Amino acid sequence: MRKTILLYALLLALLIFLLKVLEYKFFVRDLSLEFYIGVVALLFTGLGIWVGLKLTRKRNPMPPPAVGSFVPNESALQQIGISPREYEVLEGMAQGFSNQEIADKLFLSINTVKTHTSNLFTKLDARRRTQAIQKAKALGLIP
Amino acid sequence: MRKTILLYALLLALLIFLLKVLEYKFFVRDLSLEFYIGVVALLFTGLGIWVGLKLTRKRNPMPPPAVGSFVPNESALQQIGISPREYEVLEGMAQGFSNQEIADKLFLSINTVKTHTSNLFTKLDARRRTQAIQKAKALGLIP
DNA sequence: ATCAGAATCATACTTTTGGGTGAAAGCATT
DNA sequence: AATGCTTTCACCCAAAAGTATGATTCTGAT
Repeated sequence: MRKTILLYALLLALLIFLLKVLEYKFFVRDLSLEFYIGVVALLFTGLGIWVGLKLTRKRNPMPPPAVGSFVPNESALQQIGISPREYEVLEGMAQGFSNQEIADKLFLSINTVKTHTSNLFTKLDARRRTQAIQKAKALGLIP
Repeated sequence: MRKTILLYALLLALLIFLLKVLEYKFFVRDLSLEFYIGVVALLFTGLGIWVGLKLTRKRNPMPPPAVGSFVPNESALQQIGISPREYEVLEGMAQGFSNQEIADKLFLSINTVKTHTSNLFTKLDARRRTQAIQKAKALGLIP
């Protein structure tokens, strides 16, 4: 979060700096207003989308299993108390990804993924990821 | 979220204010450009966030799969060249056992199990046991 | 306003896995 | 007997996984 804001501030500063430089170097002031507004609008729309995504954690999920979608057993999920984010990690695990790969996919640090996996192991009463996968399958949590 | 946006606004205001101060110290220029940039940036950041949220709000699970009894795909097994012993190790892996546990079950040393797993990874083109399990399942080698 | 839960990340440490190499013994088949 | 395949085991090293603990931030509910 702090990082995000810092990055935002940095980008903003950079943008304004660039505009300033352009302004001083080429005197493009006359035809500039609409141009500036356009550029700034575009940039900040993109930035806003990025920030929105970052903030609301609605990231792109794992690559889907090739055939036939699957309906997880919601009641079992809730009974065990597996959170949405944990479930995403579980999916990655079951698809054979390493913690690092899952972290990359979900835009997390590997430490966070480890935390999620640890919690999953506790909730699923497993000691290894393979065991967790096996149990999750048995419970109809994953395909 | 609210705090974040407020912070953005604050940072933006601060930045522009600083720019203004700097500007006044050297050249006295037209004020409107930065003002416009600020306004447009804010507006479009908000817009971007809104769009981002709009775009990521979607949920659409689909129909359930079918389940059947399992018969290992012998032809695939032979094609890949998985030996009987390797298959036993694969089964143990898929059931969530550690190498040590598999070794105990099959009365082997852990080293032997490791050799088998290594060979399995090569044959299944996998880097992790979870991946091997996933691939073996996809090939109909295991349930 | 407080409080519980998610979710995020870190650091330090231990255990398990995985990769590479080598090698011995048993077995079928040629 | 020589060949090839399987099975067995060892050792070393590196990478990944797992454990424990603590902390921060944000959200939703009370």
